[in-house]
Amino acid sequence: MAGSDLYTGSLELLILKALSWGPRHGYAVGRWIRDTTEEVLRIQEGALYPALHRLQRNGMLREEWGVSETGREVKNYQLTAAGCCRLRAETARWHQYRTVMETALGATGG
Amino acid sequence: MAGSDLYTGSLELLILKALSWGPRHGYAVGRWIRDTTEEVLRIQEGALYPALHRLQRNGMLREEWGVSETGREVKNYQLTAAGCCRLRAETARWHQYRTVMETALGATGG
DNA sequence: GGCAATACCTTGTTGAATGAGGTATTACTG
DNA sequence: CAGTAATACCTCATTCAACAAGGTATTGCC
Repeated sequence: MAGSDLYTGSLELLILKALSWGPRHGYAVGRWIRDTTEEVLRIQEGALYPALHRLQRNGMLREEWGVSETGREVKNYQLTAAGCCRLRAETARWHQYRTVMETALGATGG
Repeated sequence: MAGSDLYTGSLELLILKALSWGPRHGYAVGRWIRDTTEEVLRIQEGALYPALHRLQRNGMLREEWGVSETGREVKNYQLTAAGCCRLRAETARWHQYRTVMETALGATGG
């Protein structure tokens, strides 16, 4: 592991969350994650783009070409209804996971 | 995913933590995780034993045969100095990860 | 002109976890 | 006493997310 590695399975949640305020293009999703985590999580492009394609293939995202603020052609991703649903489910899963991990790490024997 | 799936990479931390109060045998490690997480995390034996062997191979654990309370021969695992160190590091990593995830999930746009 | 940042992509490889199989012993229950 | 569950260990094949490292092209800056 290389220090800032992901816990495998948590990237999907981050991507869905990044898109929860409206469409964003892939690169911006990566930037959002990097920025909101203050550089702690830097998503490799080799993880980011395949994940986006996967989510789209599974009907969680819809893609449409658009133009960025800088005038460049970009592929914008948008949550579908199923994507919203998945975001809620994954968020709940994270919270539950976090809770039991805290319990385990806070345990004093047993 | 099957509901109680692990975020890949977090099992190691759970195992190290399970052994932080003294030697335990493999099966007991799995039981401890299942119990302290109230059945939320049920570690597959196909994940548990290879993980123990891996940790041992990397010098995090020392193994020695012993006898359980029930009189059965068991393989007890014990943290090495390096294992204690790793436990601290992995715990810190988890806390940092948790913090940035909470920040991201609690973000209100951006 | 050159370099960084933006914006997209693919391919090969790794390796943790899943799923399913196996052995053997101990303890309970009808 | 047969059958089953729990204990306690193991391995193997498979999967698939992430890593690492490569690529293209455009925009903006010094």
